[in-house]
Amino acid sequence: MASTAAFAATAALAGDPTRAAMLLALMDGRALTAGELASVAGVTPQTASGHLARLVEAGLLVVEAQGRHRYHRLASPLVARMVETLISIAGETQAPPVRVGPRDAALRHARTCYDHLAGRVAVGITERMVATGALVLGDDGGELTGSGQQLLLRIGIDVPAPGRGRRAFCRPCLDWSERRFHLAGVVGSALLDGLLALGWLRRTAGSRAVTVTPAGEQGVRGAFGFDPRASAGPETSLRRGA
Amino acid sequence: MASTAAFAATAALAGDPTRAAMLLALMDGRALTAGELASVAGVTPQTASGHLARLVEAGLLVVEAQGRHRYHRLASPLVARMVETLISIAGETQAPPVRVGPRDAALRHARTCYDHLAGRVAVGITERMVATGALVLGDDGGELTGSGQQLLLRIGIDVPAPGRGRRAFCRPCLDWSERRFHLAGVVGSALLDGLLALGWLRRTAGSRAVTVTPAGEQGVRGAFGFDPRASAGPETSLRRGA
DNA sequence: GGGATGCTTCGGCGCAGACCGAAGGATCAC
DNA sequence: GTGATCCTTCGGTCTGCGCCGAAGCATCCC
Repeated sequence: MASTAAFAATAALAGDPTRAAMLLALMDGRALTAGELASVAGVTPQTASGHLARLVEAGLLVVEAQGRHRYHRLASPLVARMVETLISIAGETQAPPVRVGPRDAALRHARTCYDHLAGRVAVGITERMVATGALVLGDDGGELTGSGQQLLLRIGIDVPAPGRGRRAFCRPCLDWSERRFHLAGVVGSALLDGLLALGWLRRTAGSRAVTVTPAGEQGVRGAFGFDPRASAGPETSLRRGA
Repeated sequence: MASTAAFAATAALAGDPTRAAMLLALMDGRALTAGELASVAGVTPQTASGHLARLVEAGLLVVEAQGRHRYHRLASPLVARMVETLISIAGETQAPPVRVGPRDAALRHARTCYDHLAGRVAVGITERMVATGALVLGDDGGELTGSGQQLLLRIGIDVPAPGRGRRAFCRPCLDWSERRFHLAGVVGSALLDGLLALGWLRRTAGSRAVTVTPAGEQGVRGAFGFDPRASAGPETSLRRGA
């Protein structure tokens, strides 16, 4: 085998609770300082420092020094995808360990997932786009149709051409809270950026949660035919995913 | 957060070298007995038993008792996908740790990857299909075109209709040895099954390696315009993927 | 029935590694 | 320069867990 050892080492890195907390904290795509990550993970700076060094050395994170701060972020979308997959599996298999709190409620409603939008709002928009033929989704592959492209262009979101590049253009991403799919890849990323630029969504400080502005409620309803407030509905309960 | 603990626990499960060896051994989709897995991982049966119990309890494996044997296999394609992703990252980031041997050479040439074909032959076929318009691949999403469907039908492989089902229909899977994409999902699975049924490929005992039969060399060349023997060429060297 | 095989549970050993306190650069503000 | 932050390295402690030997069930064969 090429290397069971390398495989195990990589998984083990993500398998420590402290490092796991760090990886999850970086899932919104931002870069955080070593101190912030220490705080997020609930350990002292010197402990965090050791963990971060290992994550960087293994290529899961990249670090950029800026003055006396050292900013860490996920090394690549591939790493984000690994984290996503692990979240899916963990959610899939574990019984709900603790009661969900109000903070979780906000996250379930709308949040960033690395570089795209996740949560009920994201799932709702995605499913409406599929229903109206703006989007074709298999389970792991997808395509933005001509009408979809026009739909986005109409609200001022210009999606770059597919191209043969190495970056995923359009793909579904399993939503850990909804167990249904939302939109990721280049299209998903452009969508999030666009909605933020339009002022329809606003990031919240210190959290991956995203709030829908009043303008956003109206805009999303008009453009996608989906009411973001409707997403306060009952829990979905799809047990077995993909 | 939903559960850092569950996330870390799942990753930690895959992070132990012994369990990692077991997961990798199950990646060809077959079910193996506890004893076989103990042997693969190089531990005593009682040690293996403990590990397997934990993997089953976490939902990564499912077990089926048959007489005095207990057959274990991956619980779902989602788990296989997690393993794939980890393999990609491990290969991506680690410097090649040891010299590759002849056993690796066979694996690099053609092997099964859970339920589909991987290795140079798989990558070659996939890329030829893309070049001839039988297949459209983004980076994470894909589509089998009408001409692709006909191509497969012509050699006797009937791909089930896409459908809206939860199973991935057609998607690229990053090949750990080639760092390029091969075909996975329903189409990839149907392709592997078809080529085995045609007698073009043959599984080897005790390994994920697959050999191309003489009939297979001719058939693949004729059907896909790709010469499996040509894949003994120089190493590819794509450094940074996705 | 008796014996072989496959797997599990129990108990104890030993090591990897996660943690923190203390101390040592590096960079910024003044 | 002095002092304050931010981060790292070093040393030492301690827990968690991976491992095996021994023993106990279950299943199959004869």
